[in-house]
Amino acid sequence: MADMKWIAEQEAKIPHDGVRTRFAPSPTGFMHVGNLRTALYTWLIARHNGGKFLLRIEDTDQGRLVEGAVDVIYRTLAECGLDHDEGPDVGGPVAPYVQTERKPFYGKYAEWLVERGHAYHCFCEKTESEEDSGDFERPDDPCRDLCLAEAQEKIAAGAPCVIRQRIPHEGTTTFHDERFGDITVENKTLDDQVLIKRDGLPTYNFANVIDDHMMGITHVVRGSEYLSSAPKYNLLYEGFGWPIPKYVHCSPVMRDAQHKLSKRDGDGTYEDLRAAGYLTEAILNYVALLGWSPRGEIAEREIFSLRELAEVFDLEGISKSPAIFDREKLKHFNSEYIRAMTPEQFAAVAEPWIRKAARNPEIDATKLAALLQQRTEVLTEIPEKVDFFDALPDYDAELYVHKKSKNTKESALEILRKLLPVFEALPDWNRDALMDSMIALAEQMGVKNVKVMLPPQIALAGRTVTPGGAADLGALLGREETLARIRTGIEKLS
RNA sequence: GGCGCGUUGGUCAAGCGGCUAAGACACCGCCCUUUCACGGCGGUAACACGGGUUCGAUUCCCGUACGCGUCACCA
Repeated sequence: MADMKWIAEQEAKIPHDGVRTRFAPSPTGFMHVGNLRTALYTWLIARHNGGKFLLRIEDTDQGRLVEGAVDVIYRTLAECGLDHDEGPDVGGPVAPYVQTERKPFYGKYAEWLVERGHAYHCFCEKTESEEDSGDFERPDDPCRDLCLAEAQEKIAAGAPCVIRQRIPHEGTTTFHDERFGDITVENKTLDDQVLIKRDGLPTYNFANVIDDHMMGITHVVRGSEYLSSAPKYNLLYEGFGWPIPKYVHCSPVMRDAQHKLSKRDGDGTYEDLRAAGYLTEAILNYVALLGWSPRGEIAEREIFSLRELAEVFDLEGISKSPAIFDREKLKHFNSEYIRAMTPEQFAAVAEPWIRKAARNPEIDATKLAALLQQRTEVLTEIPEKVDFFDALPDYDAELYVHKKSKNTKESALEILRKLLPVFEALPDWNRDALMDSMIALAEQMGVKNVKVMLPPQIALAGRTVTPGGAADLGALLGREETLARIRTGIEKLS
């Protein structure tokens, strides 16, 4: 017999103090963007309502555990600022928060369900996935009609078995999703899913119902792939006589129109994106808007901090259709966040990247960062932008030919020759002094500033596209190196 | 194949019976400018299709097409 006393004790523990949501990943892989978004939405619903956000680890599939996967989950949530109020590491009123540690619970509830006729023991051989067999018909399960006494006899004899949910053959079941509304299906399209596996552990679908109930979860947020199993959840809740939580199904994040984004796509995980030079805040902001959008007064707004999102987030804004992950748009958010940083903040995050290519300590990384801030979309672009500081690349004299400034190799040579003594004579070596001297020369020669400023820029960098202009580069390189590079330019052009 | 869900520019999307159908990214052009960027201004580009309902459909209903999901002792 089911232990009603124990069950009553569990019921008494369930918190009823407002909104409670949970992020329930299985530690079988990494935090790809879709997972992160689900975690974010789940967290936002809790925070928006002043509720609690819990973390639960769903490790009932012993065959798919991945070493270190739990740590990735903790680290990612922490880095993103998605703090949880209850979880395996911080404990809570309905511990434990790891499903394998909850193993004894599921069996008791399953027994209870069996006694009430909503589930039954099944002694059939294990059925493998039908996959592409094309045959989706499942024959009637003979065990479904076994009486309880017969079943218990078999169990006593040591026959291995699973526990299946008994779903009525007649009638329909309707469930309500906060975004998709009411969805009704015919019960005959539902199968008697396994609740407790042969190894004694619960299936995902059963463990979810039990845990969500025991933990007092009010909003079940999950991917839309669970939409079609929701009716079976309702039947389970009804079988137990439990209140049904609010369902919030989220459509998937896609790689393209046909494929969901997965870790196989390279850059599909949070960690990949970080390594690829994206800021956490930008990733979160972008991901939030991928499948949710603000409406009304703030419909046109795109930049939101996590705190601001918690204020304005609502279920209504969640999109019902899949969204394709667009790297270009993420890049845009990243550059927005970079430009919104203070120069000090940017210098701090940019310096490691600057030093990957500009190792010479003589080069002032802070000043270089200031030049880079408006020109950087993704941090990984930085090294290639600054690699010429350490060593002047061998370049082609043709680079000096520039139509817009009307420069030819000859004019460039003339300018460099005139500029060399001017620079040599500068009493103070700084950006403004360099700038003023070049403007003065342009005026003296009666040409546009750009005509004078381009040749030294190329001479200093050995390329045409640089962060900042000649004055900026000269100031960073210092007097000796600048003069040396200009002499090199003169030689190349002579 | 059954069942379910989805479908507004290349992408993210607003719209919730009456609009010249927002905005953003990307793209193109112009301006600014010592290159490149940044910034400013402007431009190209969409309601999947067919029936209804209605004085009027992007919006409501029904089909069709296409896509996705699901039909595991995986989650």
